[in-house]
Amino acid sequence: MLHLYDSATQEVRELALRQPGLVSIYLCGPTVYGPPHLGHGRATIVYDVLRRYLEWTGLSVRLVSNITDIDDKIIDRAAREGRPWEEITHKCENIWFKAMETLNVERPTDIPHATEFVGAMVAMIAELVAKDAAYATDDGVYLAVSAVPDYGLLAHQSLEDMLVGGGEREVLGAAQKRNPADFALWKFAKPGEPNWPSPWGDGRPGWHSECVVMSLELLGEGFDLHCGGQDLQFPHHENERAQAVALGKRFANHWMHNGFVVDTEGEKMSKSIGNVENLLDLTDHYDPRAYRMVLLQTHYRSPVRVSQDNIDAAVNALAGLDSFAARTASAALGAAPDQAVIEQFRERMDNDLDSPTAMAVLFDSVRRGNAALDAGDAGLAGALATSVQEMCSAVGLVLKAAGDVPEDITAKAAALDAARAAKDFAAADALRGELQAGGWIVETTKLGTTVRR
RNA sequence: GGCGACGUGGCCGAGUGGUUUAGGCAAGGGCCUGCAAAGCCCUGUACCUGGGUUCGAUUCCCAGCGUCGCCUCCA
Repeated sequence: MLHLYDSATQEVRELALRQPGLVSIYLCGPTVYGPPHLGHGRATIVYDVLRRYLEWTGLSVRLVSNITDIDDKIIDRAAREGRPWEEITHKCENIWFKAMETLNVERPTDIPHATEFVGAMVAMIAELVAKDAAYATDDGVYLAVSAVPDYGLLAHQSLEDMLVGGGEREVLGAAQKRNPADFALWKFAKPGEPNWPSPWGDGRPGWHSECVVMSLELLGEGFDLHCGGQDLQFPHHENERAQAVALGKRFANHWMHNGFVVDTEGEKMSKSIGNVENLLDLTDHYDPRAYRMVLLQTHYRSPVRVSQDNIDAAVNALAGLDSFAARTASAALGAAPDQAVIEQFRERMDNDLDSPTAMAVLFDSVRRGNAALDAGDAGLAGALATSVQEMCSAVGLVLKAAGDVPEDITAKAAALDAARAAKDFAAADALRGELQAGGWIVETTKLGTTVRR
């Protein structure tokens, strides 16, 4: 069974399941107000790998991932561009899922939108107010962190220590808050802003409230795993949890956070810095699998540098895998996987999703498989080829085997073989040049020429 | 000021108290090939600095230097 680092306890421990055979996961999704950046890509790929791996081991996964479609940033952009806010959120959401598809990230099983749960959020806030865990001010309704005895569990800092630091940042709504750490559950609308009714005044929900409501509604109390980027650990996740605790409800049983994408100087890449290369650019210019490969070769909790060198290395590594898939396509048919390989792979993945060493198993199997093929050991080659396919499917990598080749191309390959047989090497080279110019990868073996994209 | 992460061979990036190695990419040599490509084999003696623990540390401890993240709404 999978063992995962738990950000709350700061140790690797078994991912315990509330219900045998079914994993319940909540993943904080995007706020749809702009194009997805590399950090979004990392998070979604990391959790896609997690999800696929769990499913590959035979578990059912319910993965709930929200869309934040109402938020200050959305309102700001709408105002700035003089457009309806819904137009922005719809457009951005479409772009988001298109990017996810390109990255081969499976759709979550549930995709709740914040705006669909406003009523439930108001009800939850009312409950908190009734318990005196929340209170209204001039600009909204706030949660009193004093109502949460272990506030700071995820931040690993006491309330007092937190208040000492971070001097440069503005404390929102400070004037009327009971405690500077109290955060907004509900924000009153200014004229012209989108709003929903509430007993305290028309407005919109605070960011931290959506995820508690949606996770508890869809997954129920004590769900298995809550995930997101490291930057959500505090305050977002802390504050989600605070609301659940204040309500007297059990929240996530295990917390998982992925590391950042850093730029070439080693600094965090995010929207707020402005040095972003967006995700769409990356998938436009390179094989989208390359980003997944870069991430698989890095541990999910380590920072990852996305650079030209890195992407190039991944592209080249993938070429080797594709080549193996192509040359073993027939040998793999019906062959059973090598159990020792699969077990080793699982052992490594089960150890806090140690994909870098799991990839080492993959690459080693490819090398051994190629060697077996060279040695004419079709049995071993087939078993390893199947193993490689298994491992790839577990992490969402799709290898390109031969695929469909148009007739005229096949004819040229045949002509190439004929020319070689006739020792007309000038003609053979010319044919090979033509094929390569058309973007085909040409491999000439003793058994004949194969072409693939 | 507090909390946390990290410094590994040309690059990326795992891991470990000690006999033989992560892995990927790149490089060099070889095999194969008509020549290539693909593939296979071989090669590089890495672990920030200074102490300490130890028979022995890249791995443990301490200090220092350096980098990075979080400390109220960024995946």
